[in-house]
Amino acid sequence: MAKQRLTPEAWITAGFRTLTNEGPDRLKAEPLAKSLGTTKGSFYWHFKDVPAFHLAMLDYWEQQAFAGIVDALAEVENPTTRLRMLGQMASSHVEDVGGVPAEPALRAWGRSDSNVSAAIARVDAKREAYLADLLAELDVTNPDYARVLYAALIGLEDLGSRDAKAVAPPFETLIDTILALR
Amino acid sequence: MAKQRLTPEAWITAGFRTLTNEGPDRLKAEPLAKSLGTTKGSFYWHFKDVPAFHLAMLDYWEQQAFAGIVDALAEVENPTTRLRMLGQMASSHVEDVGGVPAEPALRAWGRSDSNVSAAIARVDAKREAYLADLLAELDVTNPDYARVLYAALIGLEDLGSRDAKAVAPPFETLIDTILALR
DNA sequence: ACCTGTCAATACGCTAGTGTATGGTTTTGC
DNA sequence: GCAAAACCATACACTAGCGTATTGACAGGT
Repeated sequence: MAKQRLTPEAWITAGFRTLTNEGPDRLKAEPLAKSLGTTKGSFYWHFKDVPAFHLAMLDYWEQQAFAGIVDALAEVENPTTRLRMLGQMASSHVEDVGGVPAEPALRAWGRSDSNVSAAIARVDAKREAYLADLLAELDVTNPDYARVLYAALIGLEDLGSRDAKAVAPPFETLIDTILALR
Repeated sequence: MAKQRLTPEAWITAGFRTLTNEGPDRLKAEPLAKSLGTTKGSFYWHFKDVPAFHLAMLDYWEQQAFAGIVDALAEVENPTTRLRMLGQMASSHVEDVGGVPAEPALRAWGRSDSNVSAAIARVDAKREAYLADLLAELDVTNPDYARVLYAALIGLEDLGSRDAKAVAPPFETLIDTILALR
């Protein structure tokens, strides 16, 4: 927040902070400018208009959202540990943007903006497919499991962000249960 | 939408329609009036102001949200079928308000309104406790399962409302898996 | 038939935010 | 060191929505 010149990235991360702390209807030029200690003169220099800024946020997120998980897991050999780490990652906020867990708020935003919704759908499809592959390596081939595991992560994050509920332990329990089936 | 006098309920159900179709930032007096073919003169007759209207929506929802599930399941004797029916209910929208599946949109709204968030937290706690009891009847005592089952329902509904994905089958599979553990 | 209370329309002033235009500062390349 | 480019501040006209106040319509009870 020091008094210095801003980059598009600074606006975008401020956008994610605002999104998670105050919701999507505060994703406007003047409020954001205030939160950065500047004026909208800067905003309209870096972005054509407010919708363009929203698209920039989405681009930024969509790049990170999938790579974040996969890169972090790439070096782990054992597929079982890779699977277990997913729950840890969801709760430890590997994919934070601007120091804030962006994903639940972004999912909420998606319910009222079709561009956001489309970006989420793309990321969801990739992540679910990744999960299905991972499970297949472990001889769990029913695709319902990928879907329900992913859904559980989403739901746990939602529950956890309202109240300080734990995310990882129930997910661990679920994985144990599924793996025990084999 | 016929030209007749309105009740508070008519405004509230219109509110839920608007909430799920256009998001919480359209929950304002003038847009709602337009959607009902009237003017805000009516709105401000029935409600003190916009926040009061929001509270009325919440009251309405909170009454239905828990009773809806429990009442529908009360007459089912067998706890296993009761458990299985939960998945069906989530996808068949037992708890719709105004002909529209209100819950995912309301959860999204909760991220930017603390009153909404508090109402959701209350309902979640009751439903999770109900689920835990149900599982206990089936000798599943680890409370992680109630949490993760509930989270899966939330996540599945979220995934399903974006894309036309199925909610019930993956949930069924999950239940089978948990019950198979005993 | 009319009065009374209930509900709706309209007009008003106000605020928060938009996007543009124009001018003022810093940097940076040479 | 200085022109040019990059960046920020301010002022402007405009719009959407708020909440109030006043008036209008219309049904039911007597």
